[in-house]
Amino acid sequence: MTHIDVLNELAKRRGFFFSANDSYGGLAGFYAYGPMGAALKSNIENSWRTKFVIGEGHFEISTPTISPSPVFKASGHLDGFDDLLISCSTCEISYRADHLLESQHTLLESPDVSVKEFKKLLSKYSLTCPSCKNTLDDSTLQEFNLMFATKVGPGSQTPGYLRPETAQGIFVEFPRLSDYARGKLPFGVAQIGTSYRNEISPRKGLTRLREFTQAELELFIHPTDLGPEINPTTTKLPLYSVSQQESNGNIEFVTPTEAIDQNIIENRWLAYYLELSANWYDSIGIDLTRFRYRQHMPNELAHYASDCWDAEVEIDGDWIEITGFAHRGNYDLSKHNTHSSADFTMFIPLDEPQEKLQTNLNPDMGYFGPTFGKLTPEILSKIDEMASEDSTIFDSPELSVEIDGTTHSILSECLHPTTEKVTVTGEHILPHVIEPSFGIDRIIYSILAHTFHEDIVDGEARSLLSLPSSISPIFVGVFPLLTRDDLDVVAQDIASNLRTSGLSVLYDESGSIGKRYRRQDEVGTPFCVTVDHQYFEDQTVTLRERNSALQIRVDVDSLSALLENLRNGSSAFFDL
RNA sequence: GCGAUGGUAGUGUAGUGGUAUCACGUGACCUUGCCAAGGUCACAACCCGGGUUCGAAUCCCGGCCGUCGCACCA
Repeated sequence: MTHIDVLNELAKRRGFFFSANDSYGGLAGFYAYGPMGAALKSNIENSWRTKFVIGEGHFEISTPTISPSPVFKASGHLDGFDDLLISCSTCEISYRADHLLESQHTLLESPDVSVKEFKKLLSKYSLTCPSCKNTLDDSTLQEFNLMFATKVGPGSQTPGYLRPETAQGIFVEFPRLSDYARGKLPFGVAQIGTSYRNEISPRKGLTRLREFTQAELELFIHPTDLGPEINPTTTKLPLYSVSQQESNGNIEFVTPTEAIDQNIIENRWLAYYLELSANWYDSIGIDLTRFRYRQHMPNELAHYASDCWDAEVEIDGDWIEITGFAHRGNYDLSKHNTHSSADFTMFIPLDEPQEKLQTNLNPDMGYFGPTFGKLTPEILSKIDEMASEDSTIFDSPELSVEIDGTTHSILSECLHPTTEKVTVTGEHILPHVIEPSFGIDRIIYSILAHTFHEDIVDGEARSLLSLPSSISPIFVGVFPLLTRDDLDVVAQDIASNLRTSGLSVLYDESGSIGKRYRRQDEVGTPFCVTVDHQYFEDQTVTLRERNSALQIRVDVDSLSALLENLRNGSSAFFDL
């Protein structure tokens, strides 16, 4: 068995995670977290919240997992849903059908059609397999389903979709959120929740799920905001940039300020979050020596992103993506601004109000309406644009305006331009978005893989999870050394007291004392308290630290305060 | 989705056309004076459906799930 097999076995046996619905044969891509996993997940989410929401002064919201189809039409996800895969019947390699049609027949628009309609197209335009050069006439077509669809309401035809990312919930509610931020940039909005993707092939346990948990932060910034000044630190980020990937394949270790100065990372906000996140990963047990930030190659950038870095961890020789840091520009807000009736812009006041000359065209609508029909508004706004660049255009008797490749002639006498002085106090802008998007399930898996160890204590093998005490499912185990002489009564009493202090406590009196330590080592419990006979002489108990298996004696009265300090990090065991 | 391969107590395994091996585990009791000790007893499994057969967990077919490779991953 490999290391990772041992870990998966442990996860099943001790209640971290396991395939869901197993009683009914299971369903690929859906996992359940057991008692240990659910506690760990909750602790990790809280740690993220403390760092990225509270620590950064951002807002957290919670939006529905189901939204109506226009939302995803706007976001571009619905078009992804319509993609067709075409498989060559000879060599069995699959391609995106629309991409193939575009490249082999230089069609500009990707045909957004069903399987049936595409088959008709196929009889008109023949395609050849790029790999084996055979014709694709009798190849199989299949829809590439990505989003889970549902119908909303009884007998309703209103289609809805389960969100493929939590981000859209933030973008859709942006008009209210910007009001809530009182119109000031930058501001950040976060959401922790489940997202759904109907993956073709879920694999490798928690690393590709069909229902998964994301912790996403959308930082809304002014388009000209290049990011904060970054305090020089000694933190070296392991960067794997596009140029490194193309050349020697080595990771560079540079500080955030060096990365900016050397133009490895263009946007300072991205560098800022890469550093903040590296510190967080370290605090929750990711091994930073098996970690890198990899920049997306130009051809793998998402449709919305101008730059993207993935945090990746090494597990059994594979690099697993655990977070994406994307510069989404104004893609999402501009799409929703266009598709919805709401206003997704923000009004940003200028430092100083400016006097500006504004031209009013005062068009003769008796001429424009009958002559240009529906094109009128577009033509007028184009003239407006031209006039703002060149105020002399009305001097000639005719104006030429080009709309969609057609040139229209306009009689100048039908316009009666006037100019007036207006005071401009600000402008409407679409903010840009910096998005760190964390995959919580993959992070959980990575932490378990990176903290799992097998070592020897007193000549006996043991397995342990060296989880940071801030996220351990159980914080302290409490045991009686023996189940007699009232040791168990005292131990139960201590356990109950510690619980009232809000600590996660496990009481165990089964088996030998050594076995109980091993049980807790295996689920990452950082401390164990054992009550022995010396308690009756001086009211002290032993406190054992997990990784070292070392013990000290502690006064029962100070136990709960001491453990709380160990948990929140204000004390360290080895200083005691 | 395609190809290969597998599915036996909670976990890991042995094995077979006639209901199943072993270990760990879990529980109870005894024991136990600090790192998976010992004893007794108990708990607990052939992925699902169909076919062949007197009889299927075993053979055949289909499905589901796992692993690996290919493809896909907005």
